[in-house]
Amino acid sequence: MPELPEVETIRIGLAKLLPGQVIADVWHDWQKSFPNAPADVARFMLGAKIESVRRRAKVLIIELSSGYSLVIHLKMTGQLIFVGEADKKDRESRIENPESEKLNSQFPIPNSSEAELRFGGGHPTKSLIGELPDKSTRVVLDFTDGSKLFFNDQRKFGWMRLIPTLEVPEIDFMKKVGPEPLEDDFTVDKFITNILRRRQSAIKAVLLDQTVLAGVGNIYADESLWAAKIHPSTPVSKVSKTKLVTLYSALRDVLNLSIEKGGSTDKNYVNAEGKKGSYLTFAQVFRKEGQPCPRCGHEIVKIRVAGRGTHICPKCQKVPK
DNA sequence: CACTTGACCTGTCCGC
DNA sequence: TGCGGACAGGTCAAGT
Repeated sequence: MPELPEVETIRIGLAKLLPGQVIADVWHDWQKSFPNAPADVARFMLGAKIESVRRRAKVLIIELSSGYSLVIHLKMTGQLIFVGEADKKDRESRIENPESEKLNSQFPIPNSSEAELRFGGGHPTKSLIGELPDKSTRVVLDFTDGSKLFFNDQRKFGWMRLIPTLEVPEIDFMKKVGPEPLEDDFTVDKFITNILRRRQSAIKAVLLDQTVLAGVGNIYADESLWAAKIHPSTPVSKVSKTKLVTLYSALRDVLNLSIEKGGSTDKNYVNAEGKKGSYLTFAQVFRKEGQPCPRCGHEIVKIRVAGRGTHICPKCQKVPK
């Protein structure tokens, strides 16, 4: 369930690793990837150099020197994992050294770049180490220096497409998606104007609408609504201006905090919680049902809003009358 | 047009 | 122990 902060964390990791890499081979076994263009894969990917890694909303854009870009949506369970030459040697030496392998099996510690790239990706309940490719691997890019980029996606909701770079802004998703909530020009006035386009909807449904603003998913909708003390079912028209201003700040704070954590706690995450997932360690309400509200101590409950599992403190977030 | 619900997937967890 | 079914959630298509 990568949302904006997770995708941004992955982008930061990939932006350090990929530019300059030259694609030597491409493997994929999944018709949703490159659905119409096996010939284009060869023509516009093989030998192409990676120029940059960008993000728009929850979409990653890997720009190639061929004039094409790989456009990737991880949806819920997608992962992008870079394995460099150094990583492979490190693993080989571990296998040759029984003592270190024993250590490894008790407490798997991937190298930091891999851990960072895993952050926010799917498989939140699984161990984060394993041989690649595995059965969820959909695409593998081989680079000329021997390193590889794996695109894994357990549930096949995600996609990776090869699109001419100049046409990327023209695809349906890019044309419809709303403003980036962390951009400087995303003012509180713009936020409120966009939100009010859907007066009758539940406020949570509006936050999740990618055409209203980009990048917010279930986790950060719940977290920001809790922070602003707004019940997620409240129709937009019944949320006061004051609360909307608070929500604007809360949303940006929560997104920024999460990006900050994503960039700094990756090793800790894998060490301590390889089987739990990290982006929840600093959540206040998301998946905390049954636990006390960090603000008032009342029990957090899980309800259903806009067809989504929704976590609230019923004392802090009153049902609208 | 505004808004809600279901489909796409597969792995996991819960109850019987 | 196995089995069925509910559930997880981002986005789009189809529904009301």
